Amino acid sequence: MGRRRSCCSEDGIKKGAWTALEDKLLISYIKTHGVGKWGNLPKKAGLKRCGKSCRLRWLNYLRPDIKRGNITQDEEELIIRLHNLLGNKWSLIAGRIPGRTDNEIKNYWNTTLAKKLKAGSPKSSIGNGPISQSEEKNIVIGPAPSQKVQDNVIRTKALRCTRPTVLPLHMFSSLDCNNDQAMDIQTHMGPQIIDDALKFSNDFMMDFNMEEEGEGEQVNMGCPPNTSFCPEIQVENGMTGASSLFEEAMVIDNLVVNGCDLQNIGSAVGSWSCFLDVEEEWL
DNA sequence: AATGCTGCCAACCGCCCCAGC
DNA sequence: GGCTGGGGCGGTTGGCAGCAT
Repeated sequence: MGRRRSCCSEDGIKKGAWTALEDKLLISYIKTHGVGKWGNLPKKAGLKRCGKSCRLRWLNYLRPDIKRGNITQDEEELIIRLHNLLGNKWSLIAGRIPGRTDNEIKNYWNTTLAKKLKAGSPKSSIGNGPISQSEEKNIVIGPAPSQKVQDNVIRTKALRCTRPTVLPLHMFSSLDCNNDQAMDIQTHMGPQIIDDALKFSNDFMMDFNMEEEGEGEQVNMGCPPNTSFCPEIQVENGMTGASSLFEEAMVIDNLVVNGCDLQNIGSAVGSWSCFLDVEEEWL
């Protein structure tokens, strides 16, 4: 059985660079009818293109909110950090950078940043350092402004992130916790929680393996507003489900993670829950 | 001026996911 | 549960512009 024929391989379907007239037809149609139904769009719009091609042209080039021009230094740093965090999830990265498309970021990475980082530019260490204030402004907890506020802005397929992963024992060292504290967790919560943590963490690593070593990245999400703790947590990407494990962990007293006192962690659950439970899709 | 090389980027391709049936 | 089609994504390609020789 051969491969399914591409929709763009049909007879009479034009390929290659778009003409000004085609652009005009596409814009005109979308202005009138809105986006979506890409399969029928070419016929209705009078275009000899496949729907996918129309969609791509619109998303990557014709949308009015696309920012043209060079990638700024801030954007570049943000791309590098997001790439450290997400890997080649260009659409997700693009979702955090208003006005830039996944294609543009992907191209920029492949042609410019990958070489820069390979050449050992100082920027290559960005992923290891603390998040700057300007970056914190850009890495938004919750739906990106462009996704939530403006309907006409690109909506990438954001993955829901409802369950931070509690690290298993062998990973607590990466959180600057000593083993005594880890053992305290086991004492407080029983061995089952550790098993669960291991399982979740392993699943997480399977799903989100960005590093060669398979250790994933710690995600410094910063402090939720109005909370008194600031743990580095691992965020499970693309999974739905209860945050029960995380909430159970919240009962631990006097656990210090990365120098942050979690004594008041219970009071913070409410604040965390604002994004643990929210049904909005966000990174 | 002609030619070759390099980098950029728009567009294509193939695969995957998911909703609808 | 299986099938199908639409939509979305990441990887790759090919054309073009700019630069060097």
